[in-house]
Amino acid sequence: MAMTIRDIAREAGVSTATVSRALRGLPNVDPVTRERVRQVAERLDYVVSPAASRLASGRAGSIAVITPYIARWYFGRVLSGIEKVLQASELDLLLSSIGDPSETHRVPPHRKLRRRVDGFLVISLSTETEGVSEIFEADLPVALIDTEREGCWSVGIDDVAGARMAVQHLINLGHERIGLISGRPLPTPFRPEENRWIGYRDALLDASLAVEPDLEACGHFTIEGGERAMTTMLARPHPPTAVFAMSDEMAFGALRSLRAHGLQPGRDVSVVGFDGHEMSEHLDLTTIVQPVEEIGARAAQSLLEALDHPTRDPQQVTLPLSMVVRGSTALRRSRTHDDGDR
Amino acid sequence: MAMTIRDIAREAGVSTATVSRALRGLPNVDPVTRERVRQVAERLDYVVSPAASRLASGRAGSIAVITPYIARWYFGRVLSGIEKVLQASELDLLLSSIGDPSETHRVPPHRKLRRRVDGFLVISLSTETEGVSEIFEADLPVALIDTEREGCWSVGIDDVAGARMAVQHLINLGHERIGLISGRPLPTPFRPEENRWIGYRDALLDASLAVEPDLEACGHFTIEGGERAMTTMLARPHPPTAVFAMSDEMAFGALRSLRAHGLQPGRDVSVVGFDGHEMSEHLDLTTIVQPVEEIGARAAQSLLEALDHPTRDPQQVTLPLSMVVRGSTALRRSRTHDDGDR
DNA sequence: AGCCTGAGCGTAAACGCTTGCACAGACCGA
DNA sequence: TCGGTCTGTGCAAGCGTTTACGCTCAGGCT
Repeated sequence: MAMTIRDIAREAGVSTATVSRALRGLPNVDPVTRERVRQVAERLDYVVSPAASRLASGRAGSIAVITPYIARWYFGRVLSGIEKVLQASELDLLLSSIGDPSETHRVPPHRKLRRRVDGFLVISLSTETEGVSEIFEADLPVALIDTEREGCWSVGIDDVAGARMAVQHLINLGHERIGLISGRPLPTPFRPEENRWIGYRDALLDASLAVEPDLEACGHFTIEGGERAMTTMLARPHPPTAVFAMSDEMAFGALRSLRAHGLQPGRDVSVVGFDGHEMSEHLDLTTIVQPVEEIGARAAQSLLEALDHPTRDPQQVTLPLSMVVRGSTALRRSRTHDDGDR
Repeated sequence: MAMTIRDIAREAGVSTATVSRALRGLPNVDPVTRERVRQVAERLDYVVSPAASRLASGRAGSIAVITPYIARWYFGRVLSGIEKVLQASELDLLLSSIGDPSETHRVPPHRKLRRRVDGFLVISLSTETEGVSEIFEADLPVALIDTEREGCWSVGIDDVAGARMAVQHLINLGHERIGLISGRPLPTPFRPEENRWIGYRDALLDASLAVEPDLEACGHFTIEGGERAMTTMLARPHPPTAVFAMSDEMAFGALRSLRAHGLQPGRDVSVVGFDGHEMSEHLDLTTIVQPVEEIGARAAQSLLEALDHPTRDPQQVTLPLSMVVRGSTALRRSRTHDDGDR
């Protein structure tokens, strides 16, 4: 049988209350006593029973991370940042993915998680998403990544500014017909998508350039989707001379589509991505880079802070973006783009 | 205050014992009673307190996933497969990454996880890894991914055969100096690496080809590492005409290195990767594809089975591999490789 | 009729902690 | 000297379940 707090108390010659206090570093324990208890616990290889501790204290001792995807690049990295911070804390990290709405028999997270977590960390999901919105009823601290909400902590980047920066770069290079590989129509509202769209539009409007439906195509945030989107745009009457893809992965697909059409990225059509995926360097893709792991880490820290100081007012953190210019973007060549290769 | 089982019992006019049995689907409950209890619980929006349940039953209600990395492609996908299966179960998924040994103050998982999980799922980690080996002392069911161990469930692929297949493909194309981008020297023993190395060696030996240290370079399983490894090999006196990279990501780096040297993958130097990374299609990389998500899912299923039927003998599952041939591999050109471009 | 079996249910004792409260003693200033 | 404050500690009542055990009652057997 495993050790219990009573064994430690007996061995150390104190009450279980003192053991509990000593081991958790609470005040009002004689340093000498505390050390003795620590030694005994160590010697007997004692660890508290989380179940008992949680039942008695009412704290769940864990936080839930809710994410739409696990396998995709961005989410994996954010998760990694979160895990690193939580690892150093006492809290367990419960992973829960929402998955595509298409997937059946997914249990909505708020049901599975009821009464078993002290707080939530939500990645990229709109607070109105089904299964997510119910989380706020629990009245537990929530840290949001890529979104904001009254009363919640949040961390993210300025997606509007990022998209603007990308598009402005293309404008500066002389491009006038600038395409967009977006994520819409999306099954669920997705903030970064919306904001990047706004940034794209605003940059064009500021430069008095056209914002046409024909310049936009959905890439579903996947490589394949990006490829299809680019292909679609190339097939239209007046293809863009440059495109902004809302994610690097979609941009990768776009690059591939261009090559498949005998077009050279940069020279024939400029492409800008968004994320700072490692691969973008290898594919010579100009991109807006965001500090992905740090976003996760900061969000986790925020949540820890919220847990430690329940009265503290939630803060919104916006992390800086930067642009890395590579070969996929170049000055627009004066000749109009010739679509004859199709 | 939240509902307790007593509230339900009172409301349904039965004892708490009956509520407990009814809600958990235990036998010896009148179907009528059970339904009534269910209705009441539903109406009052009751969910059991996991802490209390765990304390009373002695079951932790969660399983831990131990992985070296979260952000890397392979691990993210495996994790995703695991999560999908666990999602449908009653168990919580506790995520714990080991991280690079370089990282300080990482708490070894067996300490953090003591008494709080019912089983372990270990991804790619050697059972002798520090922090992992202690897991087996707990005498809980363990499902291993990419490794095997007496008494443990496991699922993986035949890495030896996969590597052999890759190298044999190169041999069939007429290559005789076949390089290897490996992971060694590794900080911790890593089974797939070892086995792929064996497969590489065996294929060469079978064909009476050279196995030289000069034909091998470490790529650390990263893109950058793969690039450096390829560059290193190209700089040696007799560079290979083909290389097998132990992971697609390292192969991506190799492709990049080749291009940087003015060499065309396939035509000048053939490259085979390993994994079936989505990007391999886009980079026209020949690769050995493994069913990554399924590996995770199967492992999770194994663990659930072990939990349900503690007496069942552990099984070892080996999932099939396939090779997708693309443009990065081609017949060896008759002229000897000319190294003059350096 | 008497006995046995099993289904359905209740009683109450755990499970292993945390924490409010009480209390003894030390120390202090008035 | 006497209250008062503070520190260190113990007592014991929970926390909300699960489950061993026992009871009742119906039905079937001899």
